[in-house]
Amino acid sequence: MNRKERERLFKKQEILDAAIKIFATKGFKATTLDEIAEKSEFGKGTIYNYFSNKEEIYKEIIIYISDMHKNNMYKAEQNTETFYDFIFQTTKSHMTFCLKNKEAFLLLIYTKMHHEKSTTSDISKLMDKYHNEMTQFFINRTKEAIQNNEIKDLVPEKVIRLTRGMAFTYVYESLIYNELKEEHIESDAKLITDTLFNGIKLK
Amino acid sequence: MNRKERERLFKKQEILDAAIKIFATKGFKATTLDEIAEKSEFGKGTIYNYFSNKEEIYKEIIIYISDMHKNNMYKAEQNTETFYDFIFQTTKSHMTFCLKNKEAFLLLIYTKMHHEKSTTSDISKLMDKYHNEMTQFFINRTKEAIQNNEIKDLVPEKVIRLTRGMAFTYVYESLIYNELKEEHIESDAKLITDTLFNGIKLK
Amino acid sequence: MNRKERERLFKKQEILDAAIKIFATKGFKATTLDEIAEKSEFGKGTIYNYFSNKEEIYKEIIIYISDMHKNNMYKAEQNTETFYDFIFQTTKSHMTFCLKNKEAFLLLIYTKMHHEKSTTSDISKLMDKYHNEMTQFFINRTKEAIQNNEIKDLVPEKVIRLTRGMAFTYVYESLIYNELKEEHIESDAKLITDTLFNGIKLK
Amino acid sequence: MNRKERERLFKKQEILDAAIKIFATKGFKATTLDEIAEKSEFGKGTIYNYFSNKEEIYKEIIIYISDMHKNNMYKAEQNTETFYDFIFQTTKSHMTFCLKNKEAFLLLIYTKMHHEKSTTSDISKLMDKYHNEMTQFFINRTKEAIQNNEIKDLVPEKVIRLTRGMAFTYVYESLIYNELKEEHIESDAKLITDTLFNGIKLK
DNA sequence: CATGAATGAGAATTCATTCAT
DNA sequence: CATGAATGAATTCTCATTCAT
Repeated sequence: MNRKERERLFKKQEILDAAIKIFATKGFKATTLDEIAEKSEFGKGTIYNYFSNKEEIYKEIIIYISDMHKNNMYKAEQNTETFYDFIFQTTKSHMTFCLKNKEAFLLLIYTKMHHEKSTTSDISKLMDKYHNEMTQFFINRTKEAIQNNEIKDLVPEKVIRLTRGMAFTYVYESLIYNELKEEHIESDAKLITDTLFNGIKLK
Repeated sequence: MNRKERERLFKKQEILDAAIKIFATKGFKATTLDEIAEKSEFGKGTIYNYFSNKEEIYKEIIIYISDMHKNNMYKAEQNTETFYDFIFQTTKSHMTFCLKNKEAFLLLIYTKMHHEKSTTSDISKLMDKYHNEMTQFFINRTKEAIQNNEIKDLVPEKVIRLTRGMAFTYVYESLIYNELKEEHIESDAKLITDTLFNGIKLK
Repeated sequence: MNRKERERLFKKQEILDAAIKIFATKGFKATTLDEIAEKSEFGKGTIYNYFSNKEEIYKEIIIYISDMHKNNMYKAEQNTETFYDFIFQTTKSHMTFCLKNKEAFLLLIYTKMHHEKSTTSDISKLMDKYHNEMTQFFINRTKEAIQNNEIKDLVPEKVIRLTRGMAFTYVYESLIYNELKEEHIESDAKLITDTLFNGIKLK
Repeated sequence: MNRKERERLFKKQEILDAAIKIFATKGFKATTLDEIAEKSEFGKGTIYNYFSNKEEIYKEIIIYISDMHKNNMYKAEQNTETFYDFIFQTTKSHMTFCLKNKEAFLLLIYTKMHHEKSTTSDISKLMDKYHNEMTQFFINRTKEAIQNNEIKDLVPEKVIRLTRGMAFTYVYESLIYNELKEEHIESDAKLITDTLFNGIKLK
């Protein structure tokens, strides 16, 4: 990749970064290209030299974010031996990702909720693909855990949902109320993992 | 309330019912008054005899839904003695509410995510009020439960978040993938409650 | 057709009339909706209550004009016994049509020239249909004339082209230089017909 | 003219050649500089080193084409003694020109139709000048022919129009339907000339 | 000279809101 | 009250032109 190409990619990323923030705050429809242009400090026309339309920007963002998040999860899984550790590490990694990419995370949730609606089916497919990959990723480890007698013999899909729920909502509400701090991640991830494993009942 | 007033209220509710469905599917900005008019089977102009503008419709929906959900929760709490039962009943009630009011539930989540943004601060305040009341409602019972040694001595706010997370995400994903069936509510609510209390670890 | 429908049709025609003039003067691409709106004395948005887009306006105009012209030709043919009379009457009728619908005629020529290009294929098909019908209409009578020994045994398609050429260009240049006057139509049509039949050679 | 100047002229002509084709197909407004740049295989900016703007390109094309066509006509006239021969030779020459410069011819007609409109008056003047010269050129010979009793005593301008009409439309439709072949030019030109002189009536 | 990225004025289209009937 | 035609502000997208490299 030569200088020109690198510069182009860099500028494209600047537009994406600006767009992510606004899309996450207002949603697809309510975000205007004027805003994206202003925030990215480019002319309105310039944006069309990098993306063919508004939809295209959104799509690239979704690809970019979901890939990043996915890779984060895969990296977190490496070297985790027990299921407990797997949940702990991925939860921690997820929380760190969200702290560093607050808007990306909100956008991902928002899109998941509205993908079939405000935008074309292209994005719908991308989200489904990402969702299925993530689900499969968790299911595989859950099945192993059940076989290894690490956890009760529950329906894996349901375990995933419970886990995902705790982590996602925890992060979501923390972010919304600005309570997710780097120094708490370790302990909060532990709380989630422990609760999932041991429940909240006093023995 | 005389016949005239009753009729007026009835028509207003018909518009609200139509609007809820569309707002939930597409979000505030992407929903047009033409769609609401068509779905509610009124003329576009007629809607302005009942609501001063689009925003107003949205606001009234939020009030209507959050009140309905809140009342549902309060009713579910009555006559629950143990904390386990409290969680079980409210979860079950929440699930039933969601099953009966799919769009309302999705709209509530959507608004919570975007209230500060796509719409004015009026809605923001409504959502905050609803959120705080629900939080307080759960916190009170959680504190009691801790005092009664029903559950571990955890930060109540965090317990709420974990509980809410399990239930919300469980319901949300079930709804999205059309898996929430009335006959499963009892067992699914039990799974959530049990997991929250006892964890997933095989003893 | 009730009053509402009649009014709607009337207004639609007003927009079409305004649009014809501008399209004929500037062509499709160079004509703006602002201009159409101003000339038709409607708001820009109003036009979209009658036509789904600019293209649609153009299409309806083409249908309207070509139908009108076609009907004019068919009516002119009626009761013409000799081929000479047929040419004379249709030429006269064509000239009268052009004098009364200057813009319509120019638009028709313009579209014939550019139909495959600046606009979609819908219009292309409409123009082809119109062209083929007109060609067939003339060819039939030409063949008869040849069989009846009214004219030399020439290729009918070529005769059509020569006839069309004389009339079209005659009218076209007259219009452009504002020389087509109602009182000249009779004599000019006779000149064209006579020339076509007898040539310009002094015997 | 030195090498530098010759090269510059050569490149300019390459741009003009590319532009003619596109302008003829789409018209002035619908043709973009991007297309011209691509077809001429120059950068978009480079074009501005040769022409000050889009309009300028169009103007130079019109000058170039009309000059070429004019010269063609003048050359065809030379050594024609009778009026019949004059018409025959110029018609043949015109047809050959059109066959070799299909786009140029279409562009000329298109511009004649729209010169007052989509572009500035500069082009309008150029077209008028060209039109007047051509008209004068034909009128002179027509007047002579009348004086020499070669043809009937008709208004020269009208004779021109009839002649031009036959040839133009004949060529135009042949081009549009791809029927103008080099081997037919001789006989088709003869048909036109004969018809003009003798008419189509079977004696 | 050659280039193409950057730009913003301008055009098409959408839609909440008004208002006459 | 009920209606929907009329409206223009707001938005997306295009493209001629400029300019730094």
